[in-house]
Amino acid sequence: MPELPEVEVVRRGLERWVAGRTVAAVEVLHPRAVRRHPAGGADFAARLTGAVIAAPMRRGKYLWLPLEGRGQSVLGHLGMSGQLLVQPEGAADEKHLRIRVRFADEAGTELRFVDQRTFGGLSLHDTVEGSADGLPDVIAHIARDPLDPLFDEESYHRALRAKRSTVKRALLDQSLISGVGNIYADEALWRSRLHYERPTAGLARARSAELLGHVREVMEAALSVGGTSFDSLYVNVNGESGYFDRSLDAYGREDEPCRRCGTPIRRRPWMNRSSYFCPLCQRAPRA
DNA sequence: CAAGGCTCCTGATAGC
DNA sequence: TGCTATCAGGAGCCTT
Repeated sequence: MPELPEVEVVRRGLERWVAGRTVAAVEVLHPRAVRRHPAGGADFAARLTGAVIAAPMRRGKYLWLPLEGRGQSVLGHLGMSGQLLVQPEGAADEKHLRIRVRFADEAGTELRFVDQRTFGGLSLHDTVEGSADGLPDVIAHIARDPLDPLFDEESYHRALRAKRSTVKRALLDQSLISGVGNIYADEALWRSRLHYERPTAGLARARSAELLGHVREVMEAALSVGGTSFDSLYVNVNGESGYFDRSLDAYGREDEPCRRCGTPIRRRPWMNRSSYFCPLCQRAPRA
């Protein structure tokens, strides 16, 4: 599942292969892929045609392509299985190809949005007034992510402790901190020896800071590994956690020994998904 | 208003 | 072998 590190790898690929190019034509092949574009696929295609793509940006799991001089950006989210691929023109269509963007140059490549489960999509939005990086207005509520130099650590700690919730829910709350999904949440909690149901209100400032540090560490580690493979036309997205899955300590390791203490890792149903944790290192809070 | 639950989707896999 | 049930989960939207 693409979380912040995977999306950043995609952003870098787009920066290299798509920035500066002029859109010649757009094909929307599945309506769900543009469902966040209220005016529909035809409108999306028409408005994008002729635009020049500026430097791709990212916040959390969202990425966007500002359009030069238009006050609008193409917003993208990969959902669970979305891919943005730069493919040679004429290459066979992928089974789940949803949107194709052709360019008005001789580079011989096109941009494709491919998405099996259709949780992701592209859409076109006005940018927030005064935003230097073309932030789309519809994601103004998304918090800065922990790798953003402007991430405000102090207000994050304050907001976290003001929540009447539990720590993993807070990690996944994109209005509090963005870019963290189920995988990296479990990894950061394991590294911090924190149980996913620990109340946020009782979290000491030092523990909150430690957790944030581990979020950053695990994301940077994943990014360094994922960043090795996009040296081609493929804007590396495989919809999985890339090469980092072999480095995971908790996620997906049910019944395998904890790398710290050897206790079998457990999986618990949680919020229509799963939480993986070490029952010894990450003690449950008292009920 | 905040917190938590529901729902969208398709393919891989397990179980019978 | 072939069917059905389960699981993967981000985030908008709805209910409490």
